[in-house]
Amino acid sequence: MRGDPGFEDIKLPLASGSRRIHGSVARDLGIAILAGRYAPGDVLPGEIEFSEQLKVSRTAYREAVRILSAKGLVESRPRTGTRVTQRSRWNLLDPDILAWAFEAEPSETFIRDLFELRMIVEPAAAALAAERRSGLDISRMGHALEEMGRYGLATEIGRAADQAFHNTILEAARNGPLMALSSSIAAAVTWTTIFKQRRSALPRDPMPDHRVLYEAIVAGDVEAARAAMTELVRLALADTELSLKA
Amino acid sequence: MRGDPGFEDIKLPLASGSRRIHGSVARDLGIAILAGRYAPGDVLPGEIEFSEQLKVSRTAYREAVRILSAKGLVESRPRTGTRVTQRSRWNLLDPDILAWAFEAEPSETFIRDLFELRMIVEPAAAALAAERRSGLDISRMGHALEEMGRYGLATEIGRAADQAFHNTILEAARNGPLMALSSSIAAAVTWTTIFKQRRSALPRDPMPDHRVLYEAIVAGDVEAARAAMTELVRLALADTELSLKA
DNA sequence: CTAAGTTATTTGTATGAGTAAAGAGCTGAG
DNA sequence: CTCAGCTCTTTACTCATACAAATAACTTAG
Repeated sequence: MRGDPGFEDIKLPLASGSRRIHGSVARDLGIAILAGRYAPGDVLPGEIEFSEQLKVSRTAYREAVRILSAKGLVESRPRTGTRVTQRSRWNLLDPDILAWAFEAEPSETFIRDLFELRMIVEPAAAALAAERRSGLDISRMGHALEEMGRYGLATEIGRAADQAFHNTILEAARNGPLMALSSSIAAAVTWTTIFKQRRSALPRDPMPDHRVLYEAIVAGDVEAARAAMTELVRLALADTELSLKA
Repeated sequence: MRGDPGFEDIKLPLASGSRRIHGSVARDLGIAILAGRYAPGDVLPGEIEFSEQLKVSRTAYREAVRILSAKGLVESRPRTGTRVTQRSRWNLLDPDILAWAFEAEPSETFIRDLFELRMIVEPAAAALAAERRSGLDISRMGHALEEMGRYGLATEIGRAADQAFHNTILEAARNGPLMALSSSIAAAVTWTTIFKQRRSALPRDPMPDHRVLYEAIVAGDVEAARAAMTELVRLALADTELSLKA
């Protein structure tokens, strides 16, 4: 029953098109809620009516509701039906919810809030990484940085290297909950990047600030790492602000 | 269809005993996974076999799996079955997962990681609160502090006041994602408190550090608020460390 | 007017049948 | 021997239907 050791690098969990029915219903409803088409306190149509309306079975619809409920978006009880919960109960850091939020054209406030949180969390993560990184971490980061420089952020492989770079920093911080948090945020910020590249290709060269951060972590200089990450996030925010106004 | 305005203070969503079947199955399996009884990579028995074994219908079992899947604990696909995902994909900040983790006798490392995260996030939240708090926030905090002093943390009502105090600080920070995060952590910390009170009633009077924090936020002194919260978390950690060793 | 009991509506649970996906193994060509 | 392609078989996924449980709203006795 124990799992074989090397299963973690199999292919990606699900490609874009292949989603099961319950999954796509959950996604659609989730986006609708995040977009405000159903507001907190609203009660959804009854199971039978709504599932017919969506042209799916009651089973599939109910499984979709369970998913939304698990993320805190809705709450269902007999007799009263299924209603959208108040915003403060939403799991805003859930990766799916973040993805849905960006599908639903997130408010400028929300993006700003995310950067504010990022500014709190990521520099601290970088500081911990500088303290705890192993040789393997360093070589991974170095490799990622090299690829990133070679291919640039315009290519798929370059962006993957960027992701790997940041991910390795998080792993090096050796803190599970922190990693769960930062990787969610980072993913969200990636959507922002895509979002922002719709309007104009980003002109700034991202390599210098990444290199400074890398050097600080390699040197084990905690405060330099913190400062470098702070600056990196600050620059990213500046880019985003720019494109929001554009 | 729009919700009536005052619905947020209805009675609590679910009492301890009243859980639906899919909910309790999800809880049981969640705890089992968090406790390591099913390790990442393990594949669960098939739907039919497992649901029979648990003495529930396939419907209820499947809804339970949807819940776990929504929280990132498992992943199911035709032919391969339902398997526990690798730990890095778990949503460790989900309130339910945190609750389950504490049910499952969390590792000392995990508790330490949580405090480390708390040390990163909460002082920043306090600083923001000092900057942004409204008059209403202040009066709420004051009231909570008063009740907390009157009833003490040994009583249910006193602990509720403590919760309210911290929660108001989070609201005052005016950042949705940050609030989602901190409230999860706070809940986890509450369980730590319960956990730790099993062994010995905590001797330290929690009022002084709370009052210092309150004064700083009232005064709008950002750095003092940050420092006060840092100290508060540090003391809490010290208490916990003590009871872990005991 | 209050409180206890009844009713009606909505979600929850169960079961069985049939569909679709995806790895395992076979087969045959190179 | 290697590998592409096909078939096969296992497993989760979807659907339809019936019945159970919970509970808000109503009704009625006091």
